[in-house]
Amino acid sequence: MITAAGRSPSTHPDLRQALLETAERLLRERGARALTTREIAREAGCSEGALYVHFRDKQALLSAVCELWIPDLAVTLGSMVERVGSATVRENLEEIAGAALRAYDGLVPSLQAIAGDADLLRHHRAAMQAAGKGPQRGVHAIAAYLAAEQRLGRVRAGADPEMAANLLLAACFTRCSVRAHFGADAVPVDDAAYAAGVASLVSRAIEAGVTT
Amino acid sequence: MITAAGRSPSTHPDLRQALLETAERLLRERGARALTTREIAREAGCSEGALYVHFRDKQALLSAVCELWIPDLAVTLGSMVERVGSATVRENLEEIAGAALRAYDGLVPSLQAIAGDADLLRHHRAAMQAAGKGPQRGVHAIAAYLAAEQRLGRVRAGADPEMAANLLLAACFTRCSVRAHFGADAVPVDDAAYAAGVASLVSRAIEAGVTT
Amino acid sequence: MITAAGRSPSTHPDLRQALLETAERLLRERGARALTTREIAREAGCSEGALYVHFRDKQALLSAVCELWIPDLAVTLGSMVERVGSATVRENLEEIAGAALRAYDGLVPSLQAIAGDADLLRHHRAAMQAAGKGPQRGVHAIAAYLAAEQRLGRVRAGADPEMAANLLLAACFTRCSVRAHFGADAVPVDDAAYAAGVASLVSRAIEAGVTT
Amino acid sequence: MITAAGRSPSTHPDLRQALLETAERLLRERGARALTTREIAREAGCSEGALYVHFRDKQALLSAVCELWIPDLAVTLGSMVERVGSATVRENLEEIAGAALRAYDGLVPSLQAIAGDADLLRHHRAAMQAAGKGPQRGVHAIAAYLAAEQRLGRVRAGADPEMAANLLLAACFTRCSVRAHFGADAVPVDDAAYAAGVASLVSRAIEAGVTT
DNA sequence: CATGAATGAGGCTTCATTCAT
DNA sequence: AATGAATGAAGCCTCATTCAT
Repeated sequence: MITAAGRSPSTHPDLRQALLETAERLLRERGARALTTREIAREAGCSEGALYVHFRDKQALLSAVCELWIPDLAVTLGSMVERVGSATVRENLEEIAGAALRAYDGLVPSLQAIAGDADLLRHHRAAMQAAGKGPQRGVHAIAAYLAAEQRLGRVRAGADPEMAANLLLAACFTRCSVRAHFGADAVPVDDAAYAAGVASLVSRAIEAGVTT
Repeated sequence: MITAAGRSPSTHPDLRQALLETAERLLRERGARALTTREIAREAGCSEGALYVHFRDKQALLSAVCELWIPDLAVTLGSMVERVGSATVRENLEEIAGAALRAYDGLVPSLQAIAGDADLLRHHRAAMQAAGKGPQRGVHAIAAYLAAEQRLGRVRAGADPEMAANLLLAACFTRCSVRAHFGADAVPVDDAAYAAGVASLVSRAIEAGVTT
Repeated sequence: MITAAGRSPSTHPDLRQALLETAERLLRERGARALTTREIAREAGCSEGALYVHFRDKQALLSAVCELWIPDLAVTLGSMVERVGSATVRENLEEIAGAALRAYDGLVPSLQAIAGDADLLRHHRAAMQAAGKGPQRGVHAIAAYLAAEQRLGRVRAGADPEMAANLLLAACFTRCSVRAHFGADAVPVDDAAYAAGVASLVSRAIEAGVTT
Repeated sequence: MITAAGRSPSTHPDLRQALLETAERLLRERGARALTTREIAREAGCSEGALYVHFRDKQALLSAVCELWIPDLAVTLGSMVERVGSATVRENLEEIAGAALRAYDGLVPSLQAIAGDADLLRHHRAAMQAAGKGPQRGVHAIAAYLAAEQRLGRVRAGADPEMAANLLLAACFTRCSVRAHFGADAVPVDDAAYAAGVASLVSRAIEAGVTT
């Protein structure tokens, strides 16, 4: 029955997409260990065999899933440029921290799941590198904002925008990692208070005109 | 006392320790997915059954692996009490950051591997909770040190020791996580410079008598 | 449609049935201890994995095996209702005893095998209870027949149909148990004579109009 | 260090006996499947290795255990001879049924456990045969009693003492088997009432001078 | 004699993958 | 294209047994 082209690339676009999204969801909800072809098919409402019509093997499916996740916290953070000079630096950092907490809460489970599987991890690294993305993007975006504030004199001349940005995101990433690992009870206070606390500390370290 | 037999009878004086170290290494090198009892035994040079003489099951071994790294950081942080009032706060924080980076480099791969497996994660959480351990231990230890400095007047009265400690460790944890996930090239500068930068920023935020 | 291949492609049109029968045979021939999934699969001519396509686990297969024999006896006993008033009570009881001997010869080895394994036993109990089945079913069916004869006056008014039914089946069950345990030589006379003897004794105890 | 005799046959008679009794108890309490050398040693308070000092292997231990169980219901029943002519036949049968129920409650679990293991079963059969014992002993003892009553004219001349004895014991054996298999709730009424009912039915079938 | 760590075969079960339909 | 029964390799774990101490 094979006519001309070996693989028909668009057999049933819906099912392919459904498999991708189902796999992504299961990976996030149940971890890599529980991500079996049987479960993916069951949740996607098709047979196990159908999976192999759309993907050469499980690895190919997971590779495709990894590319769904090339995250773009950077885009969100890019809009920070518009805030340069408005409000206060502390307030702006607080808002950034809030956004980062929300983004990482979604991202961290997937990253953890990927990290447990050497093959997935290898592919994810490659995909990120190929896309020119990566964890430093967010840091650079915030650092760019702080550098702009520095040029306006709202941030101390000697401050290190890169390090400040790094700390801000690290605080958020770690909170979400700990929460994902140990449960919501393992992290103190609520997200809003945490964002405020982080912003407060970082801004005190870098803002101009602060005396002790 | 057979001399040159095929198997050296005392390759591993303590098989339990050998299994722990082998598992830790494989976890780091190949990820949780590839960490099978068969492979652990093979690499440790014993039978699979021997694993179950020393550990109730695979999860117990993995839990023990995770605890391999806890003491290191705890010891370092515990000794901070003795440093209260000596050197400078910044220098002490820098040393803590260095120690944290070393400890997390060992710990993070295991944690990531555990996080990717829902069953392992559940078990690890329970084990940590039962042992009264957890991620907040390190934070509290550093915060206690900073609070002592605060009483000496070397840390600003209004500073939040808990949050400062949290940021310091978060910066180190995140760096090690990113490095484990994306490779050594994904993190800028070297560890020493990073520790110095983090300590510098945090200490500037909390030290007394700093003017901008 | 490869003709003379090594494996005939349609050895067992219904693998589920083949697994059931194979398990039943092995249980009878070799006992529960020797009944491994590997052996069942080997003897049924399929892979071990195939077993799990048709049964959730080994216990589910064993439970199903036990139910293989239930219908036979139930059908026979159910038809007794039609015999009320025909032939003689003794003849009818003799026929029932014969059917019971045949059914128990099949059932007893499975029951014995199950009884030796605490886990299997627990599972089998639950399955029986859930299905509303159990050992009293047969007794009740025969007792119902005898009660009907009692209403016709062919069974003494003061007789206890339940106890009579119980003795009839007990005699058959015990014979089959002893035979399974100690070998065919351990039970005297042949099945037909035994059925006649049991029916004779029981009917004499309950039939109306008998003088000594 | 081996001095003269290869095996010292009476190294530590206590331990050997303890192992036997422990194995017997575990077999009765938990079934053959759960009877592991580890558990026997644990419960007997010695090491697994010690087991192999007293028995060549597990099979040898279990063979010895089987011989503990050569039951002697027959002895109890033998005393029935003294009752010939006293009380009533029904009363005597009722007492026999009570004794049989008590004896079988202890014996049946072991028999079931043995039946599940083909090797054990083979040995048990051989041991019983060698000892000249077996399931028919009890039947013969009761039949002998009934034959004596028959000669006294208290049992109908045409009655079959063997079959009557067989039914009496079968009723008791089956009740205990069903109870062991399905739980105490699966058997109706209490033991005393059951013994009375069985005795009543059997005696009515065989006693002389009974009219309907 | 007694110990218990170690063994290796084997038990049950799951999984990614294939193939006849 | 889609199905789902079937596969066989592999995973975790248990067990009877041995052997150095």
